[in-house]
Amino acid sequence: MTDFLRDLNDVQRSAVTATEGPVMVLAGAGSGKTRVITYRIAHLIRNNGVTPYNILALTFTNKAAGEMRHRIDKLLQSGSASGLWIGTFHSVFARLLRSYIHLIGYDRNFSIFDSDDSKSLIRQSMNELGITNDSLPVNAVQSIISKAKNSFILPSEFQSRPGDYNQQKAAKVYELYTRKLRENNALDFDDLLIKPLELFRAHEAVLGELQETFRYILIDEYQDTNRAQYLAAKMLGAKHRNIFVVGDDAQSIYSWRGADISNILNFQDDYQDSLTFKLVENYRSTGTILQAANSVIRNNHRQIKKELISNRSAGEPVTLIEAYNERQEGEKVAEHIRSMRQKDGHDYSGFAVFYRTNAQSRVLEDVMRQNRIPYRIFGSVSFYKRKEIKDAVAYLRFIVNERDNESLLRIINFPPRKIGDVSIAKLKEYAVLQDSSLYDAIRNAAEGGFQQRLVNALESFSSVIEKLKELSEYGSVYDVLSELYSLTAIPAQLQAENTAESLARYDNLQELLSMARDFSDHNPDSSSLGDFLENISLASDYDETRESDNYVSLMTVHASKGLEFPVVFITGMEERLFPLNTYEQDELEEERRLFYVAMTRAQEKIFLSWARSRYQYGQPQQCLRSMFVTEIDASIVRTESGELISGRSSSERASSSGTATSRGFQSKAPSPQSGIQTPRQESKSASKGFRAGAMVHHALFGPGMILEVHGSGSGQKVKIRFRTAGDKTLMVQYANLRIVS
DNA sequence: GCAGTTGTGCTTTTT
DNA sequence: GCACAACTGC
Repeated sequence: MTDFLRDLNDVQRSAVTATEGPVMVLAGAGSGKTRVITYRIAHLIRNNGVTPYNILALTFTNKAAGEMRHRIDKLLQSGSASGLWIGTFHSVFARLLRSYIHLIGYDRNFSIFDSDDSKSLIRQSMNELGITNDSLPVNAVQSIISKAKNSFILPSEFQSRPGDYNQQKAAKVYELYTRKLRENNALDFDDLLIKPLELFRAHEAVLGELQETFRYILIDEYQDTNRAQYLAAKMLGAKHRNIFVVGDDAQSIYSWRGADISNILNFQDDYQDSLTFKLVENYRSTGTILQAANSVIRNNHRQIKKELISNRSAGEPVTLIEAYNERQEGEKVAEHIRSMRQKDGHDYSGFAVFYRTNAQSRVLEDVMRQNRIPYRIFGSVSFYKRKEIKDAVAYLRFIVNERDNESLLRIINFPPRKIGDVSIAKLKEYAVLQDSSLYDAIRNAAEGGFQQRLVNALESFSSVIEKLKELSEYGSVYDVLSELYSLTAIPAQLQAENTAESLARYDNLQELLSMARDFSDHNPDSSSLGDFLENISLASDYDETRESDNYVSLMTVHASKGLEFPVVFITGMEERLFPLNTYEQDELEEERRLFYVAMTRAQEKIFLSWARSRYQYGQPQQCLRSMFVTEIDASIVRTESGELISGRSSSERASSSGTATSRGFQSKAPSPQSGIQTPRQESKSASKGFRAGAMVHHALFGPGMILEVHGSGSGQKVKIRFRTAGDKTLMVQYANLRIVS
C-alpha cells in the first residue's frame, strides 16, 4: 500500500479503495471528483497490480481525458500507465470500431461526419423523399434522428412506432439517411455510440472478448450519459461488474442532447449490490458562494439531496450589477476587472466571464478590446469549421475513404475546375446506371460519353487524388498535406489575394500543416492519415487551454463545466435569457442546474449582471431580472454600492421561487411592467387569451409561444415560435391550439 | 458555370 | 444582424 492515499479524505479514500463490484460516487462541485478517479486508477495499477490495458476510463471531453492521463502519469512513474484505455466515449468507441466494424458491413476507413455533414446528408434525403424544408425543417429532423439514435432506436423500430405525421416523415428520412451514411462509408457522432451496440448484439464473441479486456470500468460525468452510453457501459461491464461511476445530478446540463439524468438517479436500482459514496466537502469555493449555490439548487425537485460544505471562510457576498443595456453591462464588468486587478493583484487569468448564449459574446468581446483587457473566447467559431480547413480536411478524408461523397462534392470543384451542378448531376446519373460509386464514375468518365471538356476536368481532379493517395501509402500526414497544398495551390491562391481575410485563412492552413507535423512527431506508432483525421473529427476548441497566458476567459456556461476561477462574472441574468425560454418544469430545472454549475466555478467572488434592455435580432428588448437572482439567499447579495438588494417584497420572492405547478417565472407574466413578456404589446387582440407572449400547445408542433396576433374572429392568425418546429403562422380556427398560460 | 445578390430563418448549449 | 441557401443575370 503506497502512501499517496494519504492525500485523500476519508470518503474519497473509501471510494478509491472499494475496487470490486459496482460503485457510485456522488461528487458535488469542487469535491475532488477528478482526484478520486485518478487515484483509483493509480491505486488499481500500483497497489492491486492491475494491468493498465484492463482498465477503461470514459470521460465526456477530450480535455478531461487528457488531464486525467496527465495526473495518473504523475502519480505513477510516467510510462507505467501506458496501455490504459482512457478517452471520451466517442474516441474510445471509434478506436474499437476500427478493429471490428467490418463485421457489420462497414470498411475500417470510415469517415466521421460532423453535424454539418450530417445535416447536408439529411437535406439530400429529404429532397429525394420530396419533403420540403417548409413543411418540416431540416434542423427539426436532425434533432429527431439524433434523439432516436441516442436512445438506441434503430430506423426499423422508429418507423413502426406510433407517432404524429411529422414523426412518420422523419422516420422515412431516418431510414434513407442511414442508408446514405452506409453508402458513404461514414458514421455520424451518434453512430460512434450505437454502432458498438449493434456490433455487440450481433457478435457476442466480440462482446465477450471486450468484457474480458475491460475488467475495470470507470465513467466520469455519469449524469450526462445518454441511453446508448448507458447500455454500452452496462454491456461491457456485465462480466466483471467492476463498474465505477462518478457524477453529480445537480450538474446535469445536457438533456437536450439525450443525456438521461435517470441513469444516475437509478444507479442504485440497476445495481442493487452497489456501494454509494457522497462527496460533499468542497475545496474550491468560499462559504458564501456555496450558500448561494445551495440556496438556488434547493428549488429543484428532481434531485438527490446533498448540500455542499465549504472548508474555507465565508468570503465576500455576491455582487449584483444592474445595467442600462448590454453595452453598459460589459463596461461594468470590464471596470470591475480593472479595479480588482489593481486592488487585489489578480492576474487577468483569475477572471472568467460567462454567458448563456454565444450571441452575447460579441458585445463583451468588443468591450474587452476597447478597454485593452486581454481576453480569450473559448469555442466560438471552431478552427475545424472554418471553410479553408474543412476544404483541406475534405481532401484528406476523401483520400482515406473514397466512398465519402460529402467530401468528394466539396472538393470536386474546389479549386474551380469548371465542374458545376449540371455535370455533377450527370455524373450521379451515370454512377447509378453503372451501379458504381461516384468516384468510380469519375474514373470511368472517358467511357461515359461526356463532353471532352468535362472528361478532361474530371481527369485533372482524379489525377490529384491518385497522386495524394499514392503518397499517403508511404508518406507522413505532413507530406500528404504539403503536397496537397502545392498540387491544388489553395494556399498560394489565398496569399495572392492578399486581403486581411485571405491571409488569415492562409495562416490557418499553415497552422493545420504544423498540427500535422506535431501529430506525426507525437504519435510515431499510430500516425496514419486516418488516425489524424479521427483526432481532428473528435477534437473541439474547448480542448486546449494555454495555462501560462494571462487573459480573461470568456465562455458559455456549458463550456465552463469542470473549470474554476477566482472571480466569476455571470452575465445576462434576465428572464428568457437565463433561464432561457423554457416551456416545461424539467427545462427550467435544467436551466437552474446550469446556473448552479456557473456559480460553483467561482473560488472567491461572484458577480451577477443583468441589463434592462438588450438587442435581440437587432431589435432592443426590455428585460426583466432573472428569477434565479431572487432565489439566492437575500442576505448574501449586495448591489454594486454595497446595499442589500431591495425592491423585492417577500411575496414577490415567494411567487418567483416557483411551485411545481405554476412553472415559476411565468406566473409573473401579467404584471404591468413586464415588458419582455409580451414582445409585441401593440397587438390588440387579447380575446380568448391569444395574446403575444402566451404559451400554447399544438398537436403537431408541440409547445410554443405566441409572437404576434393578427386580426380577429374567423380570420385570426397567430405567429408562434415552436420549440422544435420553428416559427409558424397559423389560422386560429384550424390550428386547434391549446392555451397553456 | 459562376459570382453576386436576395432571401430566409434563426440562436441554446457540443462529442 | 448574421450565415447560409437559393436565385438571378451574365
